[in-house]
Amino acid sequence: MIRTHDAGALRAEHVGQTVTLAGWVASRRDHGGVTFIDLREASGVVQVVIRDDEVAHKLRNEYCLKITGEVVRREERNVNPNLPTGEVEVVAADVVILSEAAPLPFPIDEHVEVGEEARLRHRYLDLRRPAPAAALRLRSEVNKAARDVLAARNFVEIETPTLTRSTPEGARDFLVPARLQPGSWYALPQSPQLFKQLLMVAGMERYYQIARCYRDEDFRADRQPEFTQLDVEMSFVDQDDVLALMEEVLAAMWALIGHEIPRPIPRMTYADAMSRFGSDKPDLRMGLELVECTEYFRDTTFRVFRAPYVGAVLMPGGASQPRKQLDAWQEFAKQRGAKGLAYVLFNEDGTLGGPVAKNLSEAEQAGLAAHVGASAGDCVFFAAGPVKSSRALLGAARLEIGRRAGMLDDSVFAFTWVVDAPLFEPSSEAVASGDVAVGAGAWTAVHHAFTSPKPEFLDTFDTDPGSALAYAYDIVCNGNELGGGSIRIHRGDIQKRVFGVMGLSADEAQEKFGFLLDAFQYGAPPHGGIAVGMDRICALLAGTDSIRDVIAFPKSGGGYDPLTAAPAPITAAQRKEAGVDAKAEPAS
RNA sequence: GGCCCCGUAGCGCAGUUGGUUAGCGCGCCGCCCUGUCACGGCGGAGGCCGCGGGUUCGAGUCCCGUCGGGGUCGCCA
Repeated sequence: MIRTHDAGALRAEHVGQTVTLAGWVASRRDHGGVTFIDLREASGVVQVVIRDDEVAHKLRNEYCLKITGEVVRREERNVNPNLPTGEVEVVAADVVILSEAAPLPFPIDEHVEVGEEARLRHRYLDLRRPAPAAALRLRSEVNKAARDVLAARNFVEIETPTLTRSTPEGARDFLVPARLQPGSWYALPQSPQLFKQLLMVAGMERYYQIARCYRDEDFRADRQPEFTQLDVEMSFVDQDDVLALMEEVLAAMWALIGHEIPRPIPRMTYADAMSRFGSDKPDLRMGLELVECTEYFRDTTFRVFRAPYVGAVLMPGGASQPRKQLDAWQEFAKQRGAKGLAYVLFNEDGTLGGPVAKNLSEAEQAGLAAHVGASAGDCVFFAAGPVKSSRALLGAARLEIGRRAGMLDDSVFAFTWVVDAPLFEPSSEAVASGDVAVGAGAWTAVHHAFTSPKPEFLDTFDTDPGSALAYAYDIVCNGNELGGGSIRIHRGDIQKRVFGVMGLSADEAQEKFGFLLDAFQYGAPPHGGIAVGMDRICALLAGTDSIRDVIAFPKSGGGYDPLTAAPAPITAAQRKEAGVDAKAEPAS
């Protein structure tokens, strides 16, 4: 090593030692005759004193230096209590410039805010700053925590292909041309789902992988075209085994930030989540559950509330909102595709305010506060209409109320499992919402086609698909779906019946998933697993809103990489060789 | 794909009802400074106001288009 000591590790005990350090100039304070350099490297920062002006004047920020000198104790009045190394400083005897630095595109300074685009374009400079660097180091520890837990339980870490076959999962595939078979294409995996099931057939019994996954969809703040899952699959297990294992993994991860997850993590059914929180990933840091009002307004004369579903959510203290705020809520609702958000204000004087109140009967008005749990000064929002969309609107309103009221504390972590999701949803619903139905039938899988029905629905799931529940589970924290999984179908006859419900014929199934179905003929063990998103988990642990902060080189909107400027055009020669334009038999 | 917001110096931003020479802070360059630690002082350089068109005597400012960025809804089993 060029250095003998880590700069950030120097303490009073090193006083008197001659050390050699290597690092970057984080800041330079030139007083003429004496110059102070903050030398920064991975371990931290230490102050270096240079008394030779000749040497000091040449130095600039982010020069890479080797410094040899004696560690000395600072005088009492010069101690810097804000620095771990603040009791000492290194008096430079020799300064070697290892590398000069051009003027920087932005200051590498914790105190200066820099736009994301500039930071990502020069991410290697951004990462010299303590906070971004700490996020990546944390991520490394999170990976290790997961590996430690899994290794201790005899899990096998196995890599699966990233050049694979396009299979009809949920999202659009990224495609790679196959030079040796012009006109044919690989797909990048959306997840290792099928491979991990094959590994169960292969008798590996306990598999895991920290796997890169690829989905060619539009972007969001919490989405990247490539992202990382901790992927786990186990044989001869039931749901409780998988949940218990993942709870241990999560506990080890959160322990890194000194947070103990109370276990077992509570469970909630999908139906409960939807009816109480209007979401399949409820944020349990706050109360304000949705209030079912359908029955309450069963005989109402108010046309708007004569609907398949009427629900409400309380906004404590909301009665004093200015009119402009209440209008903004209408805008909020419209942006989510609703007509509006009806509301009633419970005035301090006991009267009811808002345009809806006068449409309610005396009895309805009289009992309303008690029914929705409102006190004087509160506001209640109502949604009426189809169950699913109305609850979704109220769920969104609930979160917005919580945000405005400061009820969502980032240092609090509220975990829950959401279990017992429906196995199928009507294809019409899927198609209406733009979903690509895998089969041609009236029903499509909510999770994926290999998810087992819960045992109690094994006889009835194809005669009454709407009522069948899936042997599936999602782990949710603070309104984020961290991941999910299921117990898989391992029996050919059940798999065929599931395909049947989805309108997928034996031939079609064979063509799309033939390699998996073939494998399942040879004594497939019962198995199940789970995958969790490492990007979101690390973002939560790092206390940041954006998963970009925990990715070394993230892409910006539109899948663009500001650093490499990918994607980029290819040459005509590359194009020809890759076979991008080859004519081929289209796949059915 | 819909809607909303933002593009002004290397970075972060201001720029009035459209009106002379487009500002501020940081950074950068030069000089000074022997105890600073977000050091300080003096001086200086640096602008296709994203791009294209239009309105106007006159556009950073208004209008249309376009590109880029961010957010949100759709989409993401």
